[in-house]
Amino acid sequence: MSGYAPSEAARRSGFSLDTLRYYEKIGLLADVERTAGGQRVFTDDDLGWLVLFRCLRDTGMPIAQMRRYAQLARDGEHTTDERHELLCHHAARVEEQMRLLQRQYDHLREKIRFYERLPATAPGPEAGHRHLERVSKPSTEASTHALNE
Amino acid sequence: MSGYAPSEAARRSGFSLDTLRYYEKIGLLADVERTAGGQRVFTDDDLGWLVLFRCLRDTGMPIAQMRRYAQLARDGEHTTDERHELLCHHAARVEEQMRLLQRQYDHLREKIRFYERLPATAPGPEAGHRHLERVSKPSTEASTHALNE
DNA sequence: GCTTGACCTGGAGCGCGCTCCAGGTTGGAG
DNA sequence: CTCCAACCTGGAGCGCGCTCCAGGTCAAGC
Repeated sequence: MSGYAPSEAARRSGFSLDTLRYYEKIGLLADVERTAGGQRVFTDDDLGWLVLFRCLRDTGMPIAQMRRYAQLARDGEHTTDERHELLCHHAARVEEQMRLLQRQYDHLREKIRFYERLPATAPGPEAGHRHLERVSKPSTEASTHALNE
Repeated sequence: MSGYAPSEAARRSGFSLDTLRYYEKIGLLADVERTAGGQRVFTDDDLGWLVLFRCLRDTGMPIAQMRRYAQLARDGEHTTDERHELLCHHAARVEEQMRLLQRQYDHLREKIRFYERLPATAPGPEAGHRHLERVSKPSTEASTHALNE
């Protein structure tokens, strides 16, 4: 049921072998079990941690903070409040991140629509979109979204 | 109307002075105007580009690709198809990114809810959540989300 | 017992995107 | 004319998160 070779743990978690070793080295994964000969054996619990790290990493948490969380969890049950707070703060940052990403995605879509309104490739001599993308002397990028202030 | 000092351009775009110089050096911003004495003068067009770069950067486009886009735009109107395609591919990657972020955010929320179902700090001797976060010998992280395969 | 591929360690290196620095120049205010 | 903050250049350095390497060990199959 539990006890995975490094390659198996890598395959299941999606992290590379080097990354697994690195995570152990810097104290994210602590005390991974070993065979008599010194080779790592990952448990289901380790894999659970890796799933969490993937989640936190994908949402942009810096490693230092993951370390802090992992350390708190190792310190015992009296740190649950702090762990909860840490995750909540992170969640708030993720929400902000999602809002920003959505906003910039909308800008990107607008820009794409600009290209889609162009009169197809090689429009002939009339070229009727000067006001949107001026190509006169040195002007190249005219989707001059109003800037702050 | 146009003609901004470096500090003003930095303030308006949100990029640092160093970043503005860097972007020019690597060919993102090409041929920024200069005073007789050699100091930069940014135009509204430059600021328009910077807004676009902010959008692309915030959505995770690597600088090499931004360079490519900028170069295409400088190459003239016959590159609009390629530019359009480049942005569309990028938009698709952004959509994937948003889906992933949302998924991992949901996981994070679930984890937070786990903490919120705990019987508050210092629950006394009964401690009734062993099955959710085993704290026996070496087990620390039990939200063992099923892994792939 | 031998082979072979997976694994071990410590430490160096890398790719990205800036960021900082030293040492010198510019240009507007007083 | 003087001052000083803002600007210039080329190049080095940095923080992050891995990634790679050399040189050696382990263990399962034949």
